[in-house]
Amino acid sequence: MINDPRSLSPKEFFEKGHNYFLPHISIDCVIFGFHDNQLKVLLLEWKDTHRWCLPGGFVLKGEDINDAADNTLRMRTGLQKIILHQFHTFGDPNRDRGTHGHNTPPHVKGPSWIMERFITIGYWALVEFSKVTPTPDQFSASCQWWEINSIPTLILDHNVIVKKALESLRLQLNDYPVGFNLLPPKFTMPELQSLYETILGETLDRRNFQKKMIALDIITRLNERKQGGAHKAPYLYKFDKKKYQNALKKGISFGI
Amino acid sequence: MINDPRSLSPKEFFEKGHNYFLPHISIDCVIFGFHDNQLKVLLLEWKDTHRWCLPGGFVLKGEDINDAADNTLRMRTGLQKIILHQFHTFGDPNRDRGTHGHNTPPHVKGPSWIMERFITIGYWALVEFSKVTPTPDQFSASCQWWEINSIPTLILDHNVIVKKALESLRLQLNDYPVGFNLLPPKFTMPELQSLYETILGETLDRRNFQKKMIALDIITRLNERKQGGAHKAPYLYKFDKKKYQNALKKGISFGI
DNA sequence: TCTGGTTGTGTTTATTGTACACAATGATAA
DNA sequence: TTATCATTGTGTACAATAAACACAACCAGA
Repeated sequence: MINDPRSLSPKEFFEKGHNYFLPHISIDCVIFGFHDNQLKVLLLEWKDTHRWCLPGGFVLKGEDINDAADNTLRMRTGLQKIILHQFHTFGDPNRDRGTHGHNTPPHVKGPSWIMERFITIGYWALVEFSKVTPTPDQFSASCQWWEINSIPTLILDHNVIVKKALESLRLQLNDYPVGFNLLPPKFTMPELQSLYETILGETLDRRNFQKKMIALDIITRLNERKQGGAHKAPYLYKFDKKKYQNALKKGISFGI
Repeated sequence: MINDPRSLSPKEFFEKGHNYFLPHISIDCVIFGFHDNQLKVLLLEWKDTHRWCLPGGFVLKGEDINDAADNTLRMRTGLQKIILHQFHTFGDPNRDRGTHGHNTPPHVKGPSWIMERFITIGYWALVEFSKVTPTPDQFSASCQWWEINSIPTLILDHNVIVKKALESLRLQLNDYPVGFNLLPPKFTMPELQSLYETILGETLDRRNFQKKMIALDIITRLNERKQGGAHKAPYLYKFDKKKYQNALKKGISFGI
């Protein structure tokens, strides 16, 4: 019996990881946050090469792939019980040498299971920005939020994975009130609208947006206004889980 | 150099398949057809146990997973250049012993790579029923169409995979005119409506449906009626790819 | 030629989406 | 203290879309 294989030293991981993890299969997570009216993605910076990548991981031999994704999210953000959405599996045998040249992971000396071809299962998650503690893994120098439109060239096909995750998120936005996961418990209508506009990449009419959101009957206005802004203080709202459950039964559309 | 690993004898496949295929990874295809106003799925019947399963396959070590799925479709139906849609990856470590007990593949004597845990990547395809030549693989006694509501208990978690494929298909139906792939080049409006009703699992108003389909401006009515029916002969229509391309640029909604 | 089941077609109403303007607020600057 | 500015809060008229609905024509077979 050994300890958690996810605590192996880099050397042990490269030399013996194949004893604990499924070969050829990895997990990548696109973790979305919302801050300063911008949609952000959590990225890791590799040691040595200082190239950026998505937080990811591997699947233990007896582990559910969803649990492996949960683990990645928890280790990088400190968050638990966040809904992860599996959106696509990437299986091009040349995804390790796309438009950006061949990618050799840092710290690898000699042959390793990690140098084999990998098929990666992509997940996205929506998290509350302020609750996240970005935490690098042992191969990374840093873990940081990047504004979605300013993401640098990433390793492998990770830029493609981010793009596909955003497309999937946009589609989901019409079927589920996913956006609410990105906001703090109390939020203003302009914040909510800004979130939708950022995800969809288009501007929306203020009054019609408000009407639509109120009509969904899944948020409640509080007798409280957001103080501290430079202008008229907007009302605060909260997402109402009970109302949401009721609305789901009736079959509502969240399309904007 | 060897010949096509997909032509290995069963014995060689079980004993040496791991030399050619990625371990722990499989492909399953839910192949939809439409006939006699019914939505059908192509299934294989295992030799020996006579249990039914989805057509599937494995991924060659240097092969794109999409190509592996294409290969499965081609081998079972004889069809090429059909769009396959990857919809979900199933990674429960216990998917080989779900509600239906543990599943041992037929013909396996002694240990084999095939007895390990598998993560399977699910694809669906829409094919023209009349063009398909159902072709069993070497492990199967038969290959047949099953009406979607009469599918028997399948091996592993294959019933779950079919269910999820249908859900995915229903969602896609609102975004793309997928239904047309299921029909022959010339079809009648009642046939098209019946197809939509079958996929969606609900009845639709005849006049409103026709209006909607005509308004999409992607089908053309021919100066020809379908003969041979017992009643008033309905007009024939054809799907117009040029019009479809134009409509796509304008951004149309196919929702019913 | 009569009958039964089916196809072809248009209008009315209800619902939903879109466009749009002005008064109130609160901080800041004059 | 007052004026200014950017922002919030709110309702109505119009357009587009979706939903409900009925009758005449047709064809095969009795």
